[in-house]
Amino acid sequence: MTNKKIHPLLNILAMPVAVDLVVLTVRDNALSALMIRRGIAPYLGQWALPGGFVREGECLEDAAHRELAEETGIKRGRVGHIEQLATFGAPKRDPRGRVVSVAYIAFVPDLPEPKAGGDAGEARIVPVASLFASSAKLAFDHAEILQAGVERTRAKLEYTSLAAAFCGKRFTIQALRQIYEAVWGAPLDPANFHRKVMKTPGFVVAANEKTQGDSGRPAQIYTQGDAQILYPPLLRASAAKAPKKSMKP
Amino acid sequence: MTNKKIHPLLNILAMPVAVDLVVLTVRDNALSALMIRRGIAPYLGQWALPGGFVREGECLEDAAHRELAEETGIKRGRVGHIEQLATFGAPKRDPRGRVVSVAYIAFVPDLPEPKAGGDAGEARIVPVASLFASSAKLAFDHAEILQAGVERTRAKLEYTSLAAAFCGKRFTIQALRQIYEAVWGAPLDPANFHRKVMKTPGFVVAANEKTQGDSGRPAQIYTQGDAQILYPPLLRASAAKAPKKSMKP
DNA sequence: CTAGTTGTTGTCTGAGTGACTATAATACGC
DNA sequence: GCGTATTATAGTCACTCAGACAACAACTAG
Repeated sequence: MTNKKIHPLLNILAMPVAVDLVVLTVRDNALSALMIRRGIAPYLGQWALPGGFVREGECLEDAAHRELAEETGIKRGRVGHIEQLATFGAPKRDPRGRVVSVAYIAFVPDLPEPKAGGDAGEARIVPVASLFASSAKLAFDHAEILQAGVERTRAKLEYTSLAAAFCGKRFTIQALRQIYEAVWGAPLDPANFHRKVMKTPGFVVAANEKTQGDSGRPAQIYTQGDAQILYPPLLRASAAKAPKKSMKP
Repeated sequence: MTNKKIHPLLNILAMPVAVDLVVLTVRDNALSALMIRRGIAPYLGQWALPGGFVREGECLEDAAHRELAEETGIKRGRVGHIEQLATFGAPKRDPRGRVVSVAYIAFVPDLPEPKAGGDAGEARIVPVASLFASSAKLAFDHAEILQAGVERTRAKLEYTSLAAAFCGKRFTIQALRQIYEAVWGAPLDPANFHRKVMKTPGFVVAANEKTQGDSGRPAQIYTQGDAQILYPPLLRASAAKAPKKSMKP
């Protein structure tokens, strides 16, 4: 039994702490999340975020990496970026008892179908649009967590170089643009996007290579630069403005 | 004894969950944090963030409000804004045993000297600059938490209407500008700031009142608008650019 | 009444953005 | 090979916005 007694002030409430993961990727030009079908009660058979309980002597981020590997087979090296999202601690969020869950967001380049493992009955990559739209209820408060993760991601693309974490090591400007388009759900002008990325210092670095074999002119291949924060930021046009004048003489 | 048994899978580690608060205000044009001197071990006598343990049936944000009131006398109504910052869960962060702490940031309009209460030996408002600069070591990992809180605040001023949470209900543009100047630690041009705030929709709403009694022209008084996100954002000039031409014929 | 102080509006210039056009460099069908 | 489709990248133009600064407005202090 690992059920350790918590030694300080004896009337302090102790509770299990979990980590849950919003694992996002862009697949077929759609922002998608890695979901697992629960193999144990509660919510058996429903879709849920991968996650599990924090162990003794393990820090939160390590727990996140461990659960990701256990439940979906994604190793630490494949993760483009991981960061803490928020902590959810409503008293009744878990029917088994009081559990506080620390949610993380992870971004991974597109990957083959994940293999289930651990407590996961099945692992699948699902477009987030269908998760929001459909009536498919997620387990626990995972719909809320997922929503928060997606919104954070959309916002962070504007002022950080996070989008590169969705691409592999080497990528083209087009690939980067498709990340933005998928996450924001709106098309961007290729020419303007190219110019903007180029004049944001430290965003991307040209590699000594070009694409070949695709149709069209070969594209320069880039790697991620050292900038974490983009200045100036890549703002989404918030309000769709009416086109000025589309008539020509 | 409230030491409840956690009922699910018996070998899950349970631990106390704490909330810690980064309470920020602008006083004498300096961004300042509310600190307490610890009245109990560990770290007895050292400066720490206000905080305490989450109780049964209490959600995290409620715990934050309760601790703030208990330790410093700041009631819910006086808090301009509160939000979750991040969760800190390194295994050794508390010498008493494994404790996970959920940190919150709160913004309050300038207030009279707080009165200590609860476990707090003394409560004081301290400029964050002196907390960072000085050798005064804070208890636990609170220096790291404070740092994260201040950085989050600086960033959020750019693209949210948060600055208004530092002001009272009614405020002038100058007061708002002084918040920005204090948090960012850089002077802003009053004229340009005024114009920018005015043309950001929903940031402020003119009240039917002006200042009087101060020296200089009376200022229009405003209240906070309904915008949460500022578009376009109020960016800080990241790189100080050399002045173009300061010579005159 | 005058000087000083602060709030608010206006003007100018350079930089950035969106819409669009033009050119470059490849694959593919013939 | 040769044109054509396709994609990458460069350039143009009009507009907006931010920063520097000047100008004017409306009060207080003396």
